[in-house]
Amino acid sequence: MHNERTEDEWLWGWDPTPGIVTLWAEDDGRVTVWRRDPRTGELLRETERFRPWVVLDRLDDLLHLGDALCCEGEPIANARVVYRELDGPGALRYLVTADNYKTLNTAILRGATERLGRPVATLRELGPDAAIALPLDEQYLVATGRNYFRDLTFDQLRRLQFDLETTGLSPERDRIFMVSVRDPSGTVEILEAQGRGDAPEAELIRRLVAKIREADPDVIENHNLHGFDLPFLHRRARSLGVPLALGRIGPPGLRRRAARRGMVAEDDTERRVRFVAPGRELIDTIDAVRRYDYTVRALPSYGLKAVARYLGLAGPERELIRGDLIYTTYHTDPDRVRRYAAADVEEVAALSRTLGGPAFALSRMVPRRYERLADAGPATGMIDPLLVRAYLHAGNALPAHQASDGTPHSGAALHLFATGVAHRVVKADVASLYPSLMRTYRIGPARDHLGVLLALVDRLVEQRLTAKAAGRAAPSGSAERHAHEAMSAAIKLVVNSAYGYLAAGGGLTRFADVHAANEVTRRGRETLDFMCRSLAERGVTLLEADTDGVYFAVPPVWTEADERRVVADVASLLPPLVQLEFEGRYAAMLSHEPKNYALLGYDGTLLLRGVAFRSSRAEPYGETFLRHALEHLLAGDVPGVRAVYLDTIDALRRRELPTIKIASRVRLTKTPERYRATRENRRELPYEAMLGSGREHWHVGDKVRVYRTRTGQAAVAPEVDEEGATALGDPRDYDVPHYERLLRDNFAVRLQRAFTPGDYATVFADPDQASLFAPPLETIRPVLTPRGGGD
DNA sequence: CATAACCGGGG
DNA sequence: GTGTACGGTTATG
Repeated sequence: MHNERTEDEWLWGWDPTPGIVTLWAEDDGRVTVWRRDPRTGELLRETERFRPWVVLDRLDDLLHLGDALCCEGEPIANARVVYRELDGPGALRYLVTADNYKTLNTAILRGATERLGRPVATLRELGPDAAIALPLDEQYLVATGRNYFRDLTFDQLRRLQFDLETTGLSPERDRIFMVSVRDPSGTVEILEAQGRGDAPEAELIRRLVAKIREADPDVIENHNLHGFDLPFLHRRARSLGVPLALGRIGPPGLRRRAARRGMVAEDDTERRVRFVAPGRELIDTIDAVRRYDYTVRALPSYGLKAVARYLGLAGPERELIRGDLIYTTYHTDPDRVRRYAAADVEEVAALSRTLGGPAFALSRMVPRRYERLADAGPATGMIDPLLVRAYLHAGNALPAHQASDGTPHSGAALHLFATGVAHRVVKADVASLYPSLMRTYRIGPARDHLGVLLALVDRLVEQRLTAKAAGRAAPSGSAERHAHEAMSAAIKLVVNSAYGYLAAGGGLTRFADVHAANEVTRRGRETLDFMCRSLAERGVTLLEADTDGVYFAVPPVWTEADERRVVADVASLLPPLVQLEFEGRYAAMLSHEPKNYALLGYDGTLLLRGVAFRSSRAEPYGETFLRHALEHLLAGDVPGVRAVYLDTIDALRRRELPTIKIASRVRLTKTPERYRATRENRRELPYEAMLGSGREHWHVGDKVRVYRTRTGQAAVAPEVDEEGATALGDPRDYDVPHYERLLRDNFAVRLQRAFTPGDYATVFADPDQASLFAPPLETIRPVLTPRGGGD
């Protein structure tokens, strides 16, 4: 039906123009393209022309144009709008073009207004099944088959990072007093307001703008750029009357685009927007962090400092200042704030280079701007544009969205086979299960009669294997390896969302097909069940199976080679494209509930999964207890578990634990006024703690640590600095019996499944009431309890 | 007490 | 002239 070259063009586009780093398209079809020469790095600015286009489900709305409308191939001299009827059964079958998008838009809206007998002001009002109207830059990329970054490496981009230091979080109340800027060569400069008030702040913004224009970057980056720095800067510049000329063309001032993850637009509360600077790409590293954690699920927080530390990007001397203390610190120790601000932009640059690869790689495939691909979701953000381009390139009509026929969507399988403690645990899982099933059983959307989605998935998986192999062959740490790994990660993202694209409910995606999606999950459940049966037949003890992976325990005499062999045996029984892999092995596991377990690695590392074992609100002393108790439990040391429990109670009773360790972290969501209004009806611990500690003022969103005092009142725990010292001394007046109960009822219970009821009572018996008849701790063995059926 | 709505971050 | 999911928390009936 289609050949290899066609499929290549579906995936990569067809115009080889190298080095596009950004572009800006106007209504009249003029496009400014900025390219970097892949050899010299030199920046070229070119002006191109294209015909803006729309795909419609009918020509009716354009018939009023008379002679000014004509069919492609039979040109009429003064035709302003040209149409072409596309092949195939799709409902969206008229590709209409004009010299100017405004001409096209106005003509369609006029016709639609007449036809419907009501004013139609935007194409969007016609609904997604009457018109496909993309942003102009995407129209250009789809029409030309061009893509960003061909033949360019990530390091050839000119990237600049800037970070604002402000007196607070509110652009209405607060000001910018410092900006750190890292230019594309890596030099960091700290700009500061020379004094207080409007004039110095305005001058600071002017210097920032001048600095950016002089450095002339292709890309501007920061962490939470779109959520904080740009909106703050925009607001301050506007109220100070400073022109914000950050773009490369057009009048000063930032433009806006709609974006799901954007900020709330000023004029209305519904839509969300992000800023755009023509001629530059505005990249927020928080998007890359989210995308990374979406698969990895290991980040403690999405904050810059936490992520930089986690990824090993933070220097050993990294200056840290609590957010609310930055401005006050600036008065007493300005150099410290300068070091802090400099470290921020350095970390952003490193973070972007580490996690920004996938968006860069995607830009070479998907016909959208780099900055849009950085925050786009994979289904509607990447797969849909690829499908639209492929259909139009093939001259084929696109289907309308299909309303649900009421078929419910069925999900994955989840089995819990046993709870309690198991030893010698192995995890085996299928790499990219759903895409593999789609490929094996040729499951694609019914209305995709060109077979584009499956062809894309096939090509992407092949590309990924190539990229992975090339990455392994390249020297560790090299730019080449980095590029291949980024490509592999980007492809994984798209491939894994192919199923999500099928399953998207509510008519979100053009080719969504719940029947096909259900066939994928049915095959998935079948595959998982088959894997479990086959493993059990080979003598392992099944523990938990979820969607595409199985945890199981092996007999004591087995070696790692035996473990790998049993996985390979079962893998050989599966279809060739469905690849079961040996994912890891662990010394022990506590299986608590579905998706809730603790794993002890052979190297001693403890891995906790699920809400039962990690919660941001949990009191630190309880978390610490749980970790230590689990380490002893999984190492087979039951007396050690008891000792940790007794030590914790002892530390509580002796008040050796700092107050901060027993306090729980809460976020204040009501203003002082709002809380006082409802206080008589319902008392809430966090606010009572604030008032009780004499803190009458706070902002919504403030986070504090609160605890219960020995008199039963609520109090705010004193904040500690980085060294753990409190400024005013630590009262340690917490309610010991209360926190003993909490330890037993909230934390110790998470080890309940590890013991028989009698043994559990012994291990966590009250130290004051130890029974003479209890069995000695040394004889207690953790248990593993099978769960019949497994659901 | 259940379900819906909201948040994640930035100074 | 858009559109992740997910897991956790808080508001609301």
